[in-house]
Amino acid sequence: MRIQDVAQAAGVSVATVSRALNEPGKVAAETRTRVEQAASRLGYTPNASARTLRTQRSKVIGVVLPTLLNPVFAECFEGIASTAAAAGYAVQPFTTEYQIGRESRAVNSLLAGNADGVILVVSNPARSSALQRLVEARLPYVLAYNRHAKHPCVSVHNEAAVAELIAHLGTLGHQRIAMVSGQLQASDRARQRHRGYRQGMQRAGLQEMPLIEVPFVETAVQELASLLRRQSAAERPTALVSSNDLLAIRCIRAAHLAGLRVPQELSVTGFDGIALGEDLTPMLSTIVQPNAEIGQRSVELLVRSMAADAPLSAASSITLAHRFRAGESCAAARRTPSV
Amino acid sequence: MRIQDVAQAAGVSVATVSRALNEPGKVAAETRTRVEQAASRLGYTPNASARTLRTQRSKVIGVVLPTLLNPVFAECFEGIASTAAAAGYAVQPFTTEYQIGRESRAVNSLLAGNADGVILVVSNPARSSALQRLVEARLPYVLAYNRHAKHPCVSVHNEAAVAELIAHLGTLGHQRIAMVSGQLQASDRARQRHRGYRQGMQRAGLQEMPLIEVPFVETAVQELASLLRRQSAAERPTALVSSNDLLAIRCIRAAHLAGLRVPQELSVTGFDGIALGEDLTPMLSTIVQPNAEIGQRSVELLVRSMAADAPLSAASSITLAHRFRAGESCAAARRTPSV
DNA sequence: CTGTTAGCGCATTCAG
DNA sequence: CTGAATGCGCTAACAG
Repeated sequence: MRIQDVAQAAGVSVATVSRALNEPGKVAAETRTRVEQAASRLGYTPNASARTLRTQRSKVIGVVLPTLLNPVFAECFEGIASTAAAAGYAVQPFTTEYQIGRESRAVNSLLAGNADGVILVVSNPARSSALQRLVEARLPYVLAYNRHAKHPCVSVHNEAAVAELIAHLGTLGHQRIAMVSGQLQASDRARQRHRGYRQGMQRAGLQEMPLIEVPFVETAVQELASLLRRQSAAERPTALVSSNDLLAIRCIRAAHLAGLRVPQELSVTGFDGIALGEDLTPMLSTIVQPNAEIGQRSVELLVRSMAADAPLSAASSITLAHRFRAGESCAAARRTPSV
Repeated sequence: MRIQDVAQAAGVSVATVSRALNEPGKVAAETRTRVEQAASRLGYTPNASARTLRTQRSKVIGVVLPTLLNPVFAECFEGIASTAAAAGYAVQPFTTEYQIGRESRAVNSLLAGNADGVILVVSNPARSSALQRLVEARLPYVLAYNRHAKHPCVSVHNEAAVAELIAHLGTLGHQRIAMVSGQLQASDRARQRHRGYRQGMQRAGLQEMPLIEVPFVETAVQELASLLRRQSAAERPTALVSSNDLLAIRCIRAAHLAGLRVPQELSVTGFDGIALGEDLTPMLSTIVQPNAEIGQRSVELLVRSMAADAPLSAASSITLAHRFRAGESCAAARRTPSV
């Protein structure tokens, strides 16, 4: 089913069909109707590749993100996909599983002319060679969740968010507050959030505790549980500040396995605000980021830049508001431990 | 960066470049090296649209599914994406949010020549007009999770799984077992699982309880909680069999809000086996389906059929094994209630 | 307002 | 083993 068939059926030229379908205003009403009817009767759908080849615009936005198994990114992706669809763009996702090599491969595919623009979540904007290639190719892009002075980013203020959270925990009487995180190396968010922890602890006049870095999610629960079991009540943290919600959920499980009640004996907080957290018992106490909106705003930025044919600069970066959801996994410290 | 530039740089014709890159065996070793070096030096990536237009194969697999916010589908999608990538295919997802209209729109986009094949999860295979159009267009496809005698499907045996579960609950002493489900109309899985419930209850000689149909996930928790609160201990179910894991999690929350302990006072089971369920407290008791494998097998089927250029029939359908994960949200009934 | 035509970048005959 | 030439389906000049 080609444009030619429609032209023949409607008794016009291919150019007229193309115009009738793409710029209806430029065609006589009667002709247009004839074309439209012929097209719909034949079930004609314009060939995307031919159109892309001709116009040099694919109407596709590439998306590079760590994984869709983490609801944070799934939520963001839905925001991207629906906003993109509304603007007439399809979306093509690539997951990196936090591996640098896969970032590059994804960008390669996207550079094959498949995408008009790219939204990406990378491990380290400062060092991503994939990002570098994107810049060199002058393909419009926006970073989501990442935060970097030289790139257009849509994110929240991670440091501030965690620092505020620490202050809040302080007012709840917590003094032994430990941070739990995935590999710092794999994520600039994790590093920023950890900086927020240090900052918050310092400001609250509390002594920093060693970072609990959990390398693999698969073994996280066991590791955390045995750590909690090993520690005496006096040395154990009274609050665990987790770098993300999925990890916070595992902290809660670990506490349970170690015989600690949450939040009575151990407070646990998350970061991300995944929807599921609200349906858990205890409801997750967490810093909520507007995940769908991060996706939406990224697309808006990208679409605007593609329309204006002007590259985005770091000046376009957007910092969205975060908020703390009290939840139920976090409570006042039971007694003031000696320092 | 076109093939022409590479040809010039390597001092050969475009045809030779094309061959050197796509059919290395058909080119002299020395020539090939020269081409490869020129290509990599210039950072050449073949234009996907041009190639697609020429070969009539996009190397893209379309994926139509309800939502990526439900980890079931996210897990399946990851299975699809990684298997597809290994076979040299990219993947293009469309979410329908369980709306028929969006199924059609997705298929339309895919029919625009963008996809060599499609994997889809539809509401109702028997009535999906989108599916119908796919068949008419002779575009290879596989249904995932759906189950229908006339289409190639990759799924588990939903009826049997729930029936077995009911039998198990029976041996645990449960008699008042109710099923909780999303809208039956929106999903054939839900209907099949409900049939399994009826079958299981009948076989166990238990009296069926009215289906608790929860139309909107947003209000599910409140609805379920008030239902549980309204019922006396004698009329309340002792076990809630949920049609999917996300709903089971909400049932647990609702029980908590209604002051019922899970599993002591109310057993709750799910269906899907999302990874997260294992990290919850109580760990979700659920029927595990191999979500990633459902995706993987769907791709394998599709790829094989595309290679053979032979359409898939219902005879290719695959039923994968499910299993029950005991978890912690399900326990023996406390006392035998009078019937 | 409509038709003719060129060419987007590539893979693939067909010659040599 | 390599090169020249064709056309995939479409849109955008340009002409009428």
